[in-house]
Amino acid sequence: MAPHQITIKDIAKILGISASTVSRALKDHPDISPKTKTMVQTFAKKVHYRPNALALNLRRSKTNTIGIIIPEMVHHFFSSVLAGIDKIAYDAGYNVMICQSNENYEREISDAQALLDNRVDGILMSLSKTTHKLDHINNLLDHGLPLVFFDRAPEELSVDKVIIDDLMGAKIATHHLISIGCKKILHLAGPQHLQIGKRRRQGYEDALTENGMEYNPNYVIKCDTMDEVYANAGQILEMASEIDGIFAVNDSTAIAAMQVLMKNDIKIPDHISVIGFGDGPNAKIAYPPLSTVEQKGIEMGQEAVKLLIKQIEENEVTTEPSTKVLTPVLRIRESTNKSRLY
Amino acid sequence: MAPHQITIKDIAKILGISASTVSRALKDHPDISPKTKTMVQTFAKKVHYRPNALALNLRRSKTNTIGIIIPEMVHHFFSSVLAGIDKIAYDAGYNVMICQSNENYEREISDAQALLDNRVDGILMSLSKTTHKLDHINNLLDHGLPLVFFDRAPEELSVDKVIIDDLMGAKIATHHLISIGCKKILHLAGPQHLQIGKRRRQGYEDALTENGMEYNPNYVIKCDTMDEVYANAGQILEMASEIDGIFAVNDSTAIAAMQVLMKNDIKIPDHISVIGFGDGPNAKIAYPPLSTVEQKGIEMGQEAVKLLIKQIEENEVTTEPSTKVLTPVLRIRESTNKSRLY
DNA sequence: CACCTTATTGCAAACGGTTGCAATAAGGAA
DNA sequence: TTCCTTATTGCAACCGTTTGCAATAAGGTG
Repeated sequence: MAPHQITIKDIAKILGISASTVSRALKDHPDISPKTKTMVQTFAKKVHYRPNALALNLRRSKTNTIGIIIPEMVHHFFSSVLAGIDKIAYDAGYNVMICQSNENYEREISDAQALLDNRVDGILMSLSKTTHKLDHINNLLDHGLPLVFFDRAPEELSVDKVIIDDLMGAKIATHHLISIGCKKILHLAGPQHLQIGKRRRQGYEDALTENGMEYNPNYVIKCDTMDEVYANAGQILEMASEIDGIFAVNDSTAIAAMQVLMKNDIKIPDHISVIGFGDGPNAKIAYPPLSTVEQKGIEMGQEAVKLLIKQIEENEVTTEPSTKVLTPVLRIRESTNKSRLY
Repeated sequence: MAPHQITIKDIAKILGISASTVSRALKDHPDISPKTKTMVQTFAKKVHYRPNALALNLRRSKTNTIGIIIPEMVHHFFSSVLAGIDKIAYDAGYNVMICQSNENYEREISDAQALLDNRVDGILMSLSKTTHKLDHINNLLDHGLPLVFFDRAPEELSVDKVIIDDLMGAKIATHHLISIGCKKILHLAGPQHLQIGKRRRQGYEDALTENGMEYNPNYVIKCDTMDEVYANAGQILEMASEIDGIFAVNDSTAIAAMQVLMKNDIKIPDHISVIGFGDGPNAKIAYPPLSTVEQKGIEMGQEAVKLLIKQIEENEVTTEPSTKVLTPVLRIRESTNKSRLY
């Protein structure tokens, strides 16, 4: 098996000097004589000496590792966040240790413990959907561990967080539909007991009233997955004749709605304009390509890790926790572009 | 800052006994008297003692961590592989340390070194597209580090690997087109200097000849991105009248082709059936939903990590490196289903 | 020549845990 | 009472590196 990685002690023994001298020589300590230094350094290079990170970590109680707890990896938004984190972290000399909670509260707890046990220098996390208590978070905080939340952050805790402005995003989307002339807009909404569903519906309502249009609860259907669209196809088709725009709580829902409408010979965007809310590259693939509000996953990851690194390196200076709010951007494609498609 | 995690030494001091006794009591060593044991154990529980993983790792030179080097995270296939790895690894008590090479050779080298420095117990990796030398791989091997490749494996090295049978996948796809009656099938091919492009084209050719059909090089167009499809739209449309099937080297190419055809009033699958090769969930989103050959990313991750854990735990028993070949599966949707769409 | 600097090196402790072996004390047998 | 077991505990070394401090030797000064 492993031909035993060479250590400082090995070098010391071979060169007939002490380990401390080797250690100092390797890092150019002024106390060491030039002769010894070059001797040690050239020898170390020759045998490909590499310090044992485990020993270093233990000594300094500093691992140069950032722990990440993420609900899901097979998800365009979250994997984008990971990519954003990774880039900045790598450039700053940190490794990342990633745990996937699988939207499972118990798993999230054990992940947090594992990262704590491994003495990561800080943690980035996004809460799982099933997390209903925050004891494990408070535990991390009690240990003084730097911690930054992204996307799904606990409202009641005063910690650093990076989130997106769902309300603004929904307003932007709805405004866009209005600006191209839509008068009756249907909203396919998410569950109203979740922040995300609530805020996006509220943004829709705000945009209407801001434009002097009436908010009609009958134009809000709870429907946020492709399957749910198929299940509610009848209801949607019934309304199709009276509406001229649809704002869906996410892209897959919007795409499913387009599929249903098109199969029934309703043209998009000619008869009805459709806009989604960005959960990935699906929008570009869709037919017609879907206008949507794009969540900048990469940017979110970058901002979060920057905050974390600041916490880690600016030790003790307990500044007030900051909340960074990212505003999503409108991407106009053919599903709301009445002039360009044909 | 951190209120200093409690250690075995702390417990020993407080309880007035030696650290070794505490250590043994905590792990139910038979030498320790029942009284001492319960005293130590209950006290440890009370103060939430947790062993310092760093110290353990150093002592045992075993980190219970698996290193992963992956070209890209924002990619459905690779993130699926990660998810597969994570599940098995977690159940087996391993953490994962993930590095993203970003398809960059230099970065891949530095990632490999970082994982080596951190003494991970083994490495799972998929080569970056720009990797042209294998010194860093051989370096890992020289250190006796367990190593398993997935998807993109070096052909010339005798190591464990888990790969996909591209040739078989392409054959399956082409066979399917033939089985539903296609007589003239166009192949939108990948670059022929890459394994993946070569094998998929070969599978297409094999399927034709196996069915007594003539292989015509004019029916192979090098074209493997959406943009390339748009650029070659003219050529594709010219051929559209003589062909009745398209096999594309990947899903996005197939989807772009469908878009181009549909805009020119060519019906799918009525006039032309289209099948892709699985790079993700796009196929379901497409209109019409795209038939494709699905690569099982999760399964690949699981198989790879199983091989790796076997290597790690079955120390020294240097069995022959094994290559596991996964066969992708056919997913039939409406783009090749002449009866169901309308 | 004795004494003080200064340059260079090594010793030993520390990070937090594990473990072989010695040490102690208590109990039993003769 | 004396010796031998046996049960229980502690000492010390170790994993690989860093670092405060002491130690040594060489050189300079009076």
